[in-house]
Formats: sequence, structure tokens, C-alpha cells
Amino acid sequence: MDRDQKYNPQVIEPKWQHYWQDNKTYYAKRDDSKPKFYALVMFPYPSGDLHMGHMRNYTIGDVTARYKTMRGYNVMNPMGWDAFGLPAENAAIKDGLHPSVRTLQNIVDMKEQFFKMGICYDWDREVASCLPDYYRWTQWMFLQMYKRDLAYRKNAPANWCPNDQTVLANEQVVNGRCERCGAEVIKKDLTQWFFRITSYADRLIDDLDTLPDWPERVKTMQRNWIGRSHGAKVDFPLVGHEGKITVYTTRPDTIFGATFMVLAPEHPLVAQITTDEQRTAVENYVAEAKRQTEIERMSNEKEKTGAWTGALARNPMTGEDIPVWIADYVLVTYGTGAIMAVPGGDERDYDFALKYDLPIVPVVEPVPNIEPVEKGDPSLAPVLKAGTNVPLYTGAGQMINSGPLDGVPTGESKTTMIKMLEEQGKGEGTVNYRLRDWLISRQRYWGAPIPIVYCSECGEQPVAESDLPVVLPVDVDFRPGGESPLARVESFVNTTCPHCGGPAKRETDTMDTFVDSSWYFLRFCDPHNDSAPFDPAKANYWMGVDQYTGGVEHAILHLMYARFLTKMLADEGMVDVQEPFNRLFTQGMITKDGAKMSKSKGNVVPVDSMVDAQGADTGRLFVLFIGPPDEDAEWNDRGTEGMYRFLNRVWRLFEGDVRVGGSGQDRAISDYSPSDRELLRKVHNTIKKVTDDIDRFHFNTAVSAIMELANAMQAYRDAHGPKTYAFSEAATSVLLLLAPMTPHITAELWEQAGGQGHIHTQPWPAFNAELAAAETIEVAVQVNGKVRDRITLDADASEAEAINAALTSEKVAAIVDGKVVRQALYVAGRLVSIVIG
RNA sequence: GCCGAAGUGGCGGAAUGGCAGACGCGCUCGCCUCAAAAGCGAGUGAGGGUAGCCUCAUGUGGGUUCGAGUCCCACCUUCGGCACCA
Repeated sequence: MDRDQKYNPQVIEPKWQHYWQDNKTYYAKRDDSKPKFYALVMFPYPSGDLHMGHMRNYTIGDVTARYKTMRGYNVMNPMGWDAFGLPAENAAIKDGLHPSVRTLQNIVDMKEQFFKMGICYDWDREVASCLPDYYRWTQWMFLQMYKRDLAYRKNAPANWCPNDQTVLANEQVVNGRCERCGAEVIKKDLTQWFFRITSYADRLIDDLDTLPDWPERVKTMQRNWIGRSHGAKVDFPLVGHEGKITVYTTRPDTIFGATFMVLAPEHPLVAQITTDEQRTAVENYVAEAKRQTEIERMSNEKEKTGAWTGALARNPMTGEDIPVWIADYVLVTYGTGAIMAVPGGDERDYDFALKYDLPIVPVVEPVPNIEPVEKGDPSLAPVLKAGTNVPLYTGAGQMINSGPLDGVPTGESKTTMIKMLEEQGKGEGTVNYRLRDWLISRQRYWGAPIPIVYCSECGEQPVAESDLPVVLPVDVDFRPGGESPLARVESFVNTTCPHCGGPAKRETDTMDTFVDSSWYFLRFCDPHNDSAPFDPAKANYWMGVDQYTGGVEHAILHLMYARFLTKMLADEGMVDVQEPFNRLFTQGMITKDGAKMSKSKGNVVPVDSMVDAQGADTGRLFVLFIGPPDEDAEWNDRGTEGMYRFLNRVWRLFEGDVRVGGSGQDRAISDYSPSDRELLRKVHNTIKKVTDDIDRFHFNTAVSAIMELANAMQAYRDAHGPKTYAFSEAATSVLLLLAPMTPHITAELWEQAGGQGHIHTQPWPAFNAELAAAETIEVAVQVNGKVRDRITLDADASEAEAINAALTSEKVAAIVDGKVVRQALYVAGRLVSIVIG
């Protein structure tokens, strides 16, 4: 071995990258002699170039997989490509390449970059969602949904992006704009396919409680998104008409204050109940509401507008006839699309009543020291706004002007009223959700075709499972045009009915790419199966994912859809787990100049150039060290230099005849000199800290602990040389501890220093509590809360001994000097606290 | 508006209620060098003192405690999520 070499990552890194690939070091097989560990990083959209933000993401996953391997787990760490979707298609339109060509080239490029970073995956399990052997089973998922009545088609106002010329799921509309391109989204009535995710709303919310290892933040976001609320549906009979208006309310107890009603402009009853005198005004208002984009509707948030239909309905509790209005502050998509307005207790209804001079009846009055009914309820003083002498009160209190409820505290009043409504047949308690069904149709080319056929005789027919895949035709003008590009391909559209064999037409919409990514983690368990999406036995061996790592931007969309599909498959008997991801980690972004790295902002630090300059190990170590991995971190060009210097220091620790891989088990503590003991104490305390930190994903402090160990080793080496048994132990440990994080340099030094086998298949170093224990400890002495001295004690000193030593220390004795010691205590290993009077 | 997270040196950040600022970056001085780079060593929160040391300091103001960056209350600021959801 030539130990005169300098540290040269450009030479050693490719060497080991090829070693891992050639030896398939990280390719997984079933092995029942070990516990399994399924490590997964969210599969990327193959955009081509990776930047340091990506490197952080994949390094965390790679460290996890390598660490768990050393800990004795049978690890599966697969990777694939979320390859369908708008970005590929838009890029393809821009530079004239077919999306499949562009996507497949990007996949090749990105694999190369993974390789250069030393990120090891089981490439035998690679999947790409745009290939027929994958999307065949995405289509199969659709058919299971269809079979279970969880996929259905309906005409509904949909979010339409005029730029991308496709509909979007509610989850893809952000502040009224398209999540992808930022264009203002408009409403368009279209017949679209939906997945009935609302059927799973309760399970999706309740099962969050079975996920203690998910970030609380993500669970809260999902709870809010699903938005479960408890209330009642109440019927208000129409006056002078057949029928009734059913409203949803979370506060049925305030019904005595319901002095008018409001329907959403799109509510189906509007046309029927509007009187001739009011018809023009109502129709104008409905037309205006329809014309507005989401953004316009939100921009006049506070200014309430509406129109009276001319109709009246009867308040079922008061018996009064109250006017029925329409207003766009009531949403047709939430609840029943109709409300009872209680202006005395609801700010929106109050504003509306003031504007249109409608009566206001207070039904709750505050009482002293009332507790809010639910967390988040305001318990404010009543507000009196200009233009009325009746105040608005939205807080808790007791009921007034409410007949039988008078004097009942709010909260209790709600359950009482629901009971009354149910007994009198006027309404019923119900649960309502903000969540709406998942719109999966897309009028775009680059996606999995929806496997449905329309027959003039038999109607809508699912494609037979044996006829999958419905292949996406390649030779297509794929530019968007308001309807799916597939509709222009006659050879695709015209087919035969799976039921009667007669002529029929295919569905031409494709599926939302989030369908593709909602089950890929199951395909990894059995990626080459061509008779089923996966073998349940294999899925049950690997599932659930033990560590799932990705960006917090997927907190709602992907993570909720994946949970939904997993539950559907569990109901189908395909997999045993109810939840796909046991432990979730959401890592922060790496920013530069305060912004997320992106090509358009020109602030990208490419992985390629960084790795070429200083090596993958330096880059990996820096993204681990940059800060707490769940928080955003600002890129600093100088930061990698510190890591490069550190790795050079590690390299130099191994100069000369340093051997690794021995075992100290046959040596007694008494065989070591005091300086050896000190070094070994540091070694074992570092083993404990690094192990704990990696388990907790505190990579930044794990790295700093190893740096401290390296510093201690350098000091020891300077004093005693590298040839002692203790130094060899330390050298062995420092390489093993660093191995998951900087795999190349550690593999090289392990080999050069004569280590047995390959470092990455060695067991993780064992913590030895006896070697870690100190013989003497230094503790602080506080007098009246201020540190006044530090004393050295035996590690096992008793409280009495410690206090006695503290009181007899020169400095403390001078301060105490004759004063009364009121209290003295010893916190073992930490400090002595003395209180004097 | 509601929900949640976070405010610590010049910077990134450490700290199961127990010696605040670990580790790294930057900076200063020194060694090495003809010189530089690299490397190595020392120092580096603020203020005071020749010095031993002392005082102040974790967004602001209170509180609990022998002891608070950490726990409690109120407020300020920043960021994230939801937002006319009845």
C-alpha cells in the first residue's frame, strides 16, 4: 500500500462506485435471517440535472440505507422515475422532442449523476411510470377502483387551467392558480373521472393517529385538508312551493337566530324558486358569479354581494317565513350548497345582513369565564358594527331568544338541538368534510390512458384486465388543444366493446400522474411481475416502508393519495398494511440567495460541478452538516471547503502503518495507559452519540461528533504515534462511523489499512459502556445560581462527598465564608448547587 | 382571521431543566516558505480589570425553580399551512 498518496477523490470515488455496482452490494433479496428494512426516497420526476437540494435528499436516503445495512438489517433501497406528466410534455413541446425520448434520456443522465454521488440503489428494481409494463398496472388500479364503485364519471364544474389546457385536482390549485404554471384557474363544466376518496375520509383522518413517526405538521395539514366537521343537516320547507332547502350547519343550536337563508349561485333550486319579479336580478348575479375566476372571487373576500330570489322558506323551529337569497360566499361544493344565515352569531352572515338590511337576532350571550366550546373558538366581546344596534357575538356563552334552549350553555345546546331535530323529523346530526373527490382526468397526452370504452349499445364499459395495457400511441400530435390529444388519433379512439364486441370508442383522457405515484412503492416489492401489479406475499414481506424521505411539498397531495390507494388495496386483499409509510421524514430545501434553487432564478449549484471539484464525499458530508435536515438551509460556497479539509485530516490520520479491524474484546481496561483510556472513552462516547443521532436523523451533530473524535485522535497521534492498540481501535471506529456518510474515502482507507472484507458489509461498531465511562468527572459548583468553581470528583462520588468537596474548595469557601448554607444538592455528574442566606 | 413552527456570536448552527455558543465557516496573530497556496499552532459573544477574575448576554416583558435558551403566561417579528368551509 502506498501511503504517500494524497487524498484524491477523483481517483478513489469511481473505483468504489464501480465496486458497489459490480458487486451489487446494495441489491436486495429476501432474507428471513435478518429483520427487513424498506428505505425509500420519493422517486423523482426525471428533469435531467440535479442540484445540491437533490443531493441532500438522496444523501439522507443513502445514509439511512447504508447505516441500516451495517446495523444488520436486510435493506431494500430502490429507485425509479415518476416519468409521466406535464413537465416532460411541456419541455418536449418546447424543444420538439417526443416526451418519451426526452424522458428516457433524462433518466440515463440522472442515473449517471446518482452514480457519481455514490448513491446506491437496487437498480434491478428500477421502474418508470411511463413504460407500459408499469402503467398497465396503473390502469389495473383504475379498474379496481371502478369495480369497487370508487371510480365514477360525472359532469361538474372543474378547475381548468387555460394555459396547460387541462383540468386540475383541487389539490393542484394554489391560491386560485395552477400549481404548475401559475395561470389563473377558471371553472368549466366538464364530464370528468373521479376517485371517490371521500369514502375514505374518516379512515384517512383516523389512521393518522396510528402514525407516531410522522411529523406532526404533516398530519395536521392532512387533517385540515380533509376538514372533518360535526354538525347537522336541517330541512327548511319552502313557502308556496313543494320541497325544501336542506342546509348543513355546525351550529344547529343557533337556528332560532336564522333570519334568512343563502344558496350558492350554482345551487340547482335557484332556477325553480326564483320569482318572476326577481328573475332578471338573480340571473344576472348567477352569470356574474360564473364569469369570475377563483382569484376574483377571493379578491372581494370581505365585500358581500347577493340577490334575493323572491322565495321564502320556513324556519322549522321558529315557524317564521324567512327570505331565500343567493350569494357567492356560499360554496356549492361544500355541505349542501345552502346555509341558514344566523347574522347574530356569524361574521359573514352579519356583514350580509347589514348590507341588505336583514333582521338580526342575537341567540348567544356571553357569560363570565366561559370556556370556548372547541379549541380555536373565539371567545371575544360582542362587536357592534355601524348601521345596527344588534351586536355580533361569535363566542361561547348561553342561549337566548331560543325557546326551549334558553339558558343552556353553548356546546350542550348543540347536542340538545340535534336530538330535538331528529325527534321532530326536521333534521339529523351529520359529519361533513372539506375534502372532495379526486378528479383524475387530464386532457393531456403524456399520461396513462383511462381504460374505459364507450359503446352505443352497452354504454360505459371497463377494459378487460386481460386487455391491459391500453397502450399510449406514440405517433401523436401531442400539443394540447382543449380536449385530449388522443381524441385526434382515430386508430386509438375506435375500438370494440369489451361487452358486446360492437364498435365503440375509447376514453381519451389520461390519468393524473399522482395516480402513478400512489402505488410505485408496492411495485418495487415485485417489479417484474407480468401477471399482477405485485405478488401480495412479496409486498407483505417488504411493506410498509420503514423510512420514507422526501419534500414537505408532498405533505398533502402525494402522501394522501398514496394512503388512499394503499387502503383500497388492503380492502382488496392485495396487501396487509393499512398505511404505506411507517416513518416519514420531510427534509428542508437548500436555498441560495434566499430562494429555492431553480433554473429560472439562475441560482442552481449543480451536483456535477461540485462533485468534479471536491468529490462526492465532500458534497455528501456538507449537505449532512449544513443544518438540521428538516429545516431549509442556505448554500454557502465556502462550506464545502471545511468538509474537504476535514476529509484530508482523516486521510492523514492514516499515514504510516495504521491497521484497522482488530478487536479489543480480549483486552482488559487495566491493559491500557491513561491516555489510551482517554482516547477509547472518546471513541465509545462518539459511537453512542453518532448512533443516536443517525437514528434521530440529526446528521449535522453526528458529523460534528466525528470531527471531535478525529481532533482527539490527531492530538493522541501527535503525542503517542499511530501504532498503539488504542489508536488502531479509534481508527477502526472512525471509519465505520463515517462509512454511511462518506462511503468512498472510508472504503479506500479500510482497504489500505488492511481491514477485513468490505467496510460497508462490516457490522456497526458496538458501544462499550465500560470503556465509555469516566473515572473522574469535573462538575460545576453553583452558589446562589452562579457558577463559582469547578471541582474534580470520582465518577461515583456520593452526594455528601460532592457537597463536602464543593464547600471545601477554596473559591467556594471564600464566598460562603460564615454565611448559612440553606440548601445544597448534587446533580450526579453535572453540578453542585449551594444556596446561602 | 384560524392552525402550526421558529427567533441564540460576523455566519451556518450546538445544548435529556444543570458550566450557553459544541462542531464548522469567517476573521486576527504566529509557525513553515524567498514568497504564496496548502498545512500546523494560538485566539475569537459584549463590556470592565495589569491580573486572579467580575458584570451583562439566547426576540420583548412577566412568572415557576436552588437553577430557564429549554417549562408557564402575555406580546413582537419571521416563515409555513388553511382560508367566505357555514
